[in-house]
Amino acid sequence: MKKNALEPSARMQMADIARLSGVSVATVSRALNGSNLVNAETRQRVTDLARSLNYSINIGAKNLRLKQNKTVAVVVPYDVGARQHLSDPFFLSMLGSLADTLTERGYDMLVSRVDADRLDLVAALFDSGRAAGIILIGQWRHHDQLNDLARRRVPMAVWGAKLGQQFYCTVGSDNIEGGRLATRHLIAQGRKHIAFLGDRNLPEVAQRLQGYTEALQSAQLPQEASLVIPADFTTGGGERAVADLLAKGTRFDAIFAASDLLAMTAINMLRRESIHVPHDVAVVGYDDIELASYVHPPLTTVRQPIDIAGRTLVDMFIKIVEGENPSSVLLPTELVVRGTTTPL
Amino acid sequence: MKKNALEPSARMQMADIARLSGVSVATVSRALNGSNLVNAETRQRVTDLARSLNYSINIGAKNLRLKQNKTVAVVVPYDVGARQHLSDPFFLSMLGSLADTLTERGYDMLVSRVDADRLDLVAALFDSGRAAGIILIGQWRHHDQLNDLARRRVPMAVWGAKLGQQFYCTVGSDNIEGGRLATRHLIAQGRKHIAFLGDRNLPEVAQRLQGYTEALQSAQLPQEASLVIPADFTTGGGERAVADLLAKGTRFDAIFAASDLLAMTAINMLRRESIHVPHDVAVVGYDDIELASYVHPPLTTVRQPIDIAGRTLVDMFIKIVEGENPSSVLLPTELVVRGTTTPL
DNA sequence: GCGACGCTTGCAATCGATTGCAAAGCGGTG
DNA sequence: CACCGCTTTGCAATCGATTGCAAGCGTCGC
Repeated sequence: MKKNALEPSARMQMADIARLSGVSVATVSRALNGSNLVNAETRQRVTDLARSLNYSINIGAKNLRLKQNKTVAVVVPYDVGARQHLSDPFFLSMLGSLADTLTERGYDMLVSRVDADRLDLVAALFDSGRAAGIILIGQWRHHDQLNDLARRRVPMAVWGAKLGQQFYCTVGSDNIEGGRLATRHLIAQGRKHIAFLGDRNLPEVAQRLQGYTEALQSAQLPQEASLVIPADFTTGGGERAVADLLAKGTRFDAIFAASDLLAMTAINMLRRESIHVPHDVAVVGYDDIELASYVHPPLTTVRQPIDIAGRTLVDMFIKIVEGENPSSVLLPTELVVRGTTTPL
Repeated sequence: MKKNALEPSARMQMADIARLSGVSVATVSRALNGSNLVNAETRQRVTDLARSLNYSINIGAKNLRLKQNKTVAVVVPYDVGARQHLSDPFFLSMLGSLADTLTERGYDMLVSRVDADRLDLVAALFDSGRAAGIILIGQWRHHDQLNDLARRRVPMAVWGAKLGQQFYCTVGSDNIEGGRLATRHLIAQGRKHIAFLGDRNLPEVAQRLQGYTEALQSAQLPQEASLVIPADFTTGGGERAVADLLAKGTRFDAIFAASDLLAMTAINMLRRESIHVPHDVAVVGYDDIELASYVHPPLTTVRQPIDIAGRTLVDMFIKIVEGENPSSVLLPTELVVRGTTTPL
């Protein structure tokens, strides 16, 4: 059991710079941090040497000493026991947007996937000092767990729906209004039997459904229970939902899907059944992912401004870490009319 | 300048657990690490206490002491001065795949965006001890900088093309073969004027172009220079490229695009010009992103197995960190024929 | 000539963990 | 009763940085 010899890992450290420039580590530290407690000439010499040796100060040690941390854990929960891969373009774009903004603000981004049923685990990211706090993408059905985290004073910003009795801060689009917009649009085009596809256990989807219901009511249209179809966000969710719908035999002339991915897969299934979109069935999605405008027909959808969302989440998070107490943000929502809806 | 009072940050630490359970920190440390140098009953008491207090050991301090690190920096370079957002679905899916695999392997994933022209900066992620090494998505046109990094012994696995004189390890699809497959398929369908869309400055694209050229040659077809159109991976790249192509007036009856995103946006432009796909112009993409099969017509494309790619990159990376010297991996490539190609 | 003062610098404690080594406690033995 | 061996525990050094405090040195005024 000889000592593992392969640790050449000649990582420079402050002591090396100190020795090579003939000063103490204290001076090197001060020089590199631009303190004016060191002679300008010395400072220059030290920084030059450090740069030329590709020296980069050890963040771990620095953080330990300063008890600070410029890392944010971005958590994307995955649902159900069967591991679901991270694939919804909307979440991925959100990740991209967060990455860009965090980088701009000087934070590192730690991406972590956590079982949605063990959200308490995300607290460990904070408790262990790995991250200064957490940005969570999607509250799923775990409102209570999130409240627990908030009560444990874990700095946290969440993408999702604004709910009652909420001790954590959210950023989200105005889902109710979004649902109303989409449904009103379909009604205005003369559609009378509008199906809703989505998992109403998720707060955001529930709110979209509420908007849908309200729009039907104000148009004095009946809400048919058989037209509300459960559909999850996983691949193939849209196909299954449309198959269910067709199997039921209920008449429908429009679909409002709770996400673009759902809408696209639904359209795919409709096409396979030779049902024409938008003529026979109009479709509205939700999210406005980048590809929505590239598919054919281009997808009519409710836009969630992902770039603004990322920026808002990060700014909110930073405020929270700095001890402020921002309130939840509802982003404006907007209907983007493209090719999958047309007057009847 | 009073001391900032708002640091309630009552983060538990080992000393607290020690005090509360009446032992020394040394014993707590051993207990939590399951050492059998502590009495089983003591160990149980300590672990129970720690758990009940939500104590989570400080990773920073542990890493410092043990000089270890279970964090991998995943770097997605962004190109050009004008900040380009992280949006290509292929890169994002790769990120998702890496996240899943790294989590499985017990690593944390730090996502970092870096100016593609300052790739030397990624070394800082390693030098500063922030990460045990680097997984880079896309080598862009910076083969030499990557070689420099490798020579500086920065543990690194790269998604990209396998090139000559390469001191770093890559995982990538067989781009030349992919290019051949796509082009041969188009030729087999009777297409004679096949345009190529892509940025040949990128090694991967250059190899796909090489495959394209080879396929044309073996079919004894001329390669027309005016059919090779530069197109970047940014949004709108496909539109611009097709516009260029049409402006030139060169006849073409097929397009081989270096990415699915490029193919989709190209198709979009063709449609706007009332050019029918696949009848007038057949299109083949590259990547096989998830949405490729949901668009209409579903996209014929060359599949890069993203899930395997992520797994392979991570496994390669781990080997490198552990001192092994794996060789680059070429993943098999496969043509997926769907609706955008049809015999002439 | 001596103390004061300013400018630089270094010593040493500290952050929160790990671990080699010494020592305490205890039962058994000669 | 002294000694031994085994189990269990604690002391203290260590990882790589930061920073309060004090000391060294040169200059200046009285």
